[in-house]
Amino acid sequence: MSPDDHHRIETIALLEGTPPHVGRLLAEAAEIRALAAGELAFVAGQRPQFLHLILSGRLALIGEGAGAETMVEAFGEGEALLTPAVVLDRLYLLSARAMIDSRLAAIPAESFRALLDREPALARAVVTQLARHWRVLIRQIKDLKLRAGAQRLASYLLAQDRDRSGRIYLLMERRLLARRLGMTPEHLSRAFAQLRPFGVAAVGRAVTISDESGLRRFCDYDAVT
Amino acid sequence: MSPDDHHRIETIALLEGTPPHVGRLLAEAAEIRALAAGELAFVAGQRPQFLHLILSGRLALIGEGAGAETMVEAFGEGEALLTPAVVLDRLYLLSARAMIDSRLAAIPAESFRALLDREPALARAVVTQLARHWRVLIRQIKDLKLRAGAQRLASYLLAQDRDRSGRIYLLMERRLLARRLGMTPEHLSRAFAQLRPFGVAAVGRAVTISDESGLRRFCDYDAVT
DNA sequence: CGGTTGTTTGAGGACGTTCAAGTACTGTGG
DNA sequence: CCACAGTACTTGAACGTCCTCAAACAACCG
Repeated sequence: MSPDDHHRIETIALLEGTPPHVGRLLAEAAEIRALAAGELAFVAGQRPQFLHLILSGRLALIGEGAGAETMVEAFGEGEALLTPAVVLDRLYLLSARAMIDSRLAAIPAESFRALLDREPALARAVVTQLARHWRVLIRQIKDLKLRAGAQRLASYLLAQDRDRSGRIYLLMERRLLARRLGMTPEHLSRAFAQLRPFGVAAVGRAVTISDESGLRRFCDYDAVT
Repeated sequence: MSPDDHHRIETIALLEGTPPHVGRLLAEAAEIRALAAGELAFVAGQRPQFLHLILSGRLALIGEGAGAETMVEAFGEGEALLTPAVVLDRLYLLSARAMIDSRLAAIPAESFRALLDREPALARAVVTQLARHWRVLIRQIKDLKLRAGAQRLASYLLAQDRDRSGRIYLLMERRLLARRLGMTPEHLSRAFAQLRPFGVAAVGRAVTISDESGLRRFCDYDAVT
């Protein structure tokens, strides 16, 4: 492993607040996996062999069932993939697929669990990370149950980061975004059309919103993070 | 507080594996709240003042938005309510309503967070609890995105506990179950009708399944917990 | 027993999917 | 640089699922 990778693992967001030797131990136990876009890091039903940390790139968590496939959430640099399955030593409920070329640090599951028991600061850091992700999932469940498709799209757009000029760059192709939002690509296309009256203009992956407060009202946006 | 309540807090499932003094400290900091059926423990948008542990009874987590209301999940004796909001000190995303008369132990949020930083075993126990709940939410998201209403009902029924004779007792009225499953009460009624060919017979809150393997196939049941 | 609340059934409509075709991208080799 | 293939996105029509509204029915509680 390169010193650069070593450093990236030690300073990963998950470990914020932990003493330096925790990162060092994890980095020593880790091996690096490079994934090309489209490759799987693991698949649902497997027993977790590693805790995967994303060093660079972006991965989608994919759920399968009833003959279809959906995307639950996407994670980028600095995030850990499916800590719960690793912590509990249970079968994965989801698969992970690289959306773009990515590099992962794979920490043997057993080592991670052992360290979790031994290092209070690590356990504390994992609590924070799980709590954050928990709230992301809750928001998604609320969206799916309470909002119609176009409202979910509006909600999603309003939550995205903007550049200086207020433009949003979509982090994934629309086919995948559709599945993240719980609809078909066809319906997503129509949902974008529904948002045009609020000044939502999409050119490729760039999206602009001119009537933001109108859009907020349209989807009953909840800004709480 | 009664010695009985004290004991119940100390032996609550969340604290499994923690040394005795953790339970004692939490019990000393806690106050008891009795809720009548229908009363709210807290509401979405509030800043968490307490971590609530359910000593007895059952509470539903309610999400509001877009002019409607839904039930995300229900929790019973021994469970903690919305640990993530308390841990992160963020506004609640959900409200909690007592489904039946219930008793809660309310631990001041600040005390809980302090203890979480100080007691490694508590942090470790919270990791386990959050990880378990995380997987419950993932299953729900997969259900909502991948399965139709009747399939979600089938899936839900197959996951419920049975008594010796294989009967299921629904833990809530159907109106609420409908919202848990992401549908209207009317649709739930029709979903039960759709499951009759698989021998799903409902009498009041008792449900029997005669063709379990057929039902499993119908909803592509995933038994992984 | 009547009032209240919860559940079922029916009819009509809105939302979302499927299937199919057409249109824009994107990258490759000539 | 263009032609081309392959892929993604859009649009349209038909269908299915699910919701709304309304009414009948059942269960529960004073």
